[in-house]
Amino acid sequence: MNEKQRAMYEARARIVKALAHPARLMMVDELAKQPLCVCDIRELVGSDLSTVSKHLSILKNAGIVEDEKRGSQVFYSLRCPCAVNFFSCAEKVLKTTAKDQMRLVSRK
Amino acid sequence: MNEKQRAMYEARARIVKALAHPARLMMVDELAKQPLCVCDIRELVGSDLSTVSKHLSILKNAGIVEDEKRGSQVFYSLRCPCAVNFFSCAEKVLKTTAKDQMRLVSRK
DNA sequence: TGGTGATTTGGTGTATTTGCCAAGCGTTAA
DNA sequence: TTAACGCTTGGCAAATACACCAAATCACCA
Repeated sequence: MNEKQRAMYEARARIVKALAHPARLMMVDELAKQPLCVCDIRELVGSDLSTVSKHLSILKNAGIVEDEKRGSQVFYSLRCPCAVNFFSCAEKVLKTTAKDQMRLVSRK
Repeated sequence: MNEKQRAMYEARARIVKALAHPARLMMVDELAKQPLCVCDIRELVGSDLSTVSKHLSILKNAGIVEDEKRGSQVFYSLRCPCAVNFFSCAEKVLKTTAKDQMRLVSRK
């Protein structure tokens, strides 16, 4: 386990960590469909504007989204569409867990 | 934004959060190759044994890995191989960021 | 039964994350 | 220029995550 490897896992973890919040996952999900301005995103997640802005800056610093000023508004868009892949795997894990629990229950 | 959707994003976030740590990412990476006992994993990541055990229990509670007792040892294995997909996307994000920075530098 | 190795659990101090409020800042409209 | 709008930033309290130590558990063997 050398230094280089450790740095690589830390870099990856920074990205995963940036996604590790329900509001941020929702934002990524919505931005996968189309770019949105902060006020739109704010309506979708329904939190305080400053909270939304901070979530977006976390995603931006991780390199997951990018921003673009248009007049007085700021539009955010997904920089790496593959971020949606996270969902499909998370979904699989959830399904597997659900199945296992179902099995436990029905065996009773 | 209804209750059901919110619950879904929270469930997904729990899984992503379980992966959001360099040591846990490394464990998943190694477990993707083969099941390993706690002591093996401990050597790979090089932390305190109790720390490793707690990381593993986080992954287990999230449904990402499962454990199996063999004598006095406990072997962990990956329950959803797709967890490795997280890496490829994280890698893509990192590469995109690196490219953008490279472009910035060379334009100067 | 007592001891040893393998792992988990409890407890504690510290660091990080989160959400909200208030203040700041750039852009557009009057 | 002043006001309004859209967004970001600073600051703070509460919640959560982390790593380590010590103690407990559990399987196995002498």
